[in-house]
Amino acid sequence: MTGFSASTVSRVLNDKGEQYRISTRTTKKILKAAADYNYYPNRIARGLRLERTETIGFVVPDIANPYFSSIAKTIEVESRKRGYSIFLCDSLDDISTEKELLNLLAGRRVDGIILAPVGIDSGHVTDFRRRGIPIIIIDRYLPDSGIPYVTSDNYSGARQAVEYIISMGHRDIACIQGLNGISLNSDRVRGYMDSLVKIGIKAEKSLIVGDDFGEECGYIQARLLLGRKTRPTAIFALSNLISLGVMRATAEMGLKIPDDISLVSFDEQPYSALLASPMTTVEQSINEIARIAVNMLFDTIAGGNKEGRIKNIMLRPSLIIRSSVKNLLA
Amino acid sequence: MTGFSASTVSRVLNDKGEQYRISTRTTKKILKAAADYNYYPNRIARGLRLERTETIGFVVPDIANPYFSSIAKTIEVESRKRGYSIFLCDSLDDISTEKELLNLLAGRRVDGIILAPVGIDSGHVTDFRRRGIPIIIIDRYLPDSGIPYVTSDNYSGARQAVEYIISMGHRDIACIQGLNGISLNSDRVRGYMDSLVKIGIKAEKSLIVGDDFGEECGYIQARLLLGRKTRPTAIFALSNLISLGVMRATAEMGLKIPDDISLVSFDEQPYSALLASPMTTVEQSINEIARIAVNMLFDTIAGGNKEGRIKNIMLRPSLIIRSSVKNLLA
DNA sequence: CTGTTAGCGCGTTCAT
DNA sequence: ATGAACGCGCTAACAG
Repeated sequence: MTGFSASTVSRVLNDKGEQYRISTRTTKKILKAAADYNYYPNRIARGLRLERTETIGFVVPDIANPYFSSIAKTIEVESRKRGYSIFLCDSLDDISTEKELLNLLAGRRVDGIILAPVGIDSGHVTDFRRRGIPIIIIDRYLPDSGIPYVTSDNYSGARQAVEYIISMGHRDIACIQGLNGISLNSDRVRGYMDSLVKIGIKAEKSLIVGDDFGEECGYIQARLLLGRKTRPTAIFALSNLISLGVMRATAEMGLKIPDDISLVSFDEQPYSALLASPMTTVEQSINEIARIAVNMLFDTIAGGNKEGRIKNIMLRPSLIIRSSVKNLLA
Repeated sequence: MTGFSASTVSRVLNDKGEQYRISTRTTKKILKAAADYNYYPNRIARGLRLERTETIGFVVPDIANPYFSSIAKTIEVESRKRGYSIFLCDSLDDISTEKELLNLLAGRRVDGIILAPVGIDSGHVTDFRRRGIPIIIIDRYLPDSGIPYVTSDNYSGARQAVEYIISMGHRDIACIQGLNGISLNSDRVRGYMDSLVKIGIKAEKSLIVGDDFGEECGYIQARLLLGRKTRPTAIFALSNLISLGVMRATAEMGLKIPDDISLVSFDEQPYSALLASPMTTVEQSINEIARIAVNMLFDTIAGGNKEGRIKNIMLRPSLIIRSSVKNLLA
């Protein structure tokens, strides 16, 4: 439209006018025409030519979980600042779907992937990594996979929670856990047990129950625990959904928190402070985790993070103390 | 690798072997090689050639809001069934960001867009539509824009809620609203007022307060309402966040729901049933909204929905009755 | 300071 | 039943 060649237009629109010493008059003409005709370059053609699409894949087990959607927001905003768009992929907590999604993203030639992996088995992820697409793992980590990760220090979070419960005079503390075997869960359980050992109590096996991070698990296990002859005085719930289940169970059984049973939960939520008994929670710095993961990914994409310079990061969570734990010493 | 030309491989991999009468032996060889070498076609090159990328854009004001992340999940899953991936875009509730995102998506040559628009002004959306990229609007609608939408029937939802409150004997019912001027809000307020008119009460202006869907708005307005000499007996909150704010205010003031004040809220949440006083809510069929929107979009992409065949859809929400409204007639 | 050429990987048309 | 040639829109290399 301007009479100039595509090359010249391309150079101007990519801010290389100066480098190629395009005349100011030409530059202005081209920029004006681009604005007038509302021209936006075809990113598909660009991606093909550059072998760089300026897109990243974000794979999560469940985007409807507020925990992951908060992370999604940070990742999207941070990525866009750099001109990147993100493909949202929900693995439905299913490992074969996750595998399929990784292949799909490879076919779409994403420049990198942020993955919150589903399970324990990481074979397909390490396999996948050989294709050369940078991956950063968040939330959980895959031991010995050599893939860089950013997570919370779940061990520390658990210790803070349980040591606080102990400091309030509790000794019979139950732990309702999630999916056994994954790093996130075992780190939390280890923190729970070590806190007890520290004051000379051996963690009783019968007090560690549950096998799923969902609400139903919390409900069922709470009913069982509270139905025992000698019931624990406190419950440590390893996820936001588990504690919802616990609260439903206690309400149904006519028990009050913290009068009849104390409760501390992993994962701060918008409603945590607003419950009948404002809940003491372990808050993870999810925005920080997301931000760091994105930065690590872009470093790797830029080539600044070659093989061998793997950096793993664990962020310390903090305990938000409210009034869901009864003080037995008072 | 197989010795066959790219053309033949392409035909086999796109299931056109039969059409081109490729021999069974060749087909098998190619499929085997593709599997062995873990070959996935370059979707970028494909998109360039076909002028169809099999991607759609999903633009929301805030992906961290569980309401939108639930919708995102359905859209992602439904799209993937058809081989499509979605670009997640967060407009940060900012209209100029929304505008910029639409241009970005156009540059990425998405085949269609699902948009939960930020505000009242829809000029940029109608402008954008002239580029020929199909758009479906959800959550809110843009009156007179001629763009097809799928939303809840907010008027009906409000009537159900308020008529229920009335049926429990309440007459002094306050309404804490969100962003004034958008269809979603005004429809709900209209439903509230009409319900009162129906029983011969003129809606009092002083009982309709608030200007934002956030938690802070609910908190402030609740404190003001409950601090009045003659306080209302019930509050109708027009969003999940507003009702969180109301609950925080009542807790701080030492008031009990429903004994001291009754409450009904828009938007069912996972915790709604688990609050100290399980909350009566208006539940929108968000999964259904998302599913219908996706289907409409794919119809349009497939060309089955030419100009003029615009179809707007409103889904009736349902009232989930729990125990946050006191029965004054008992 | 600007234009011409070539090629990214694919699917399609034409040719055989 | 299969291959060769072409072009989608872009940018980097080369040419002047």
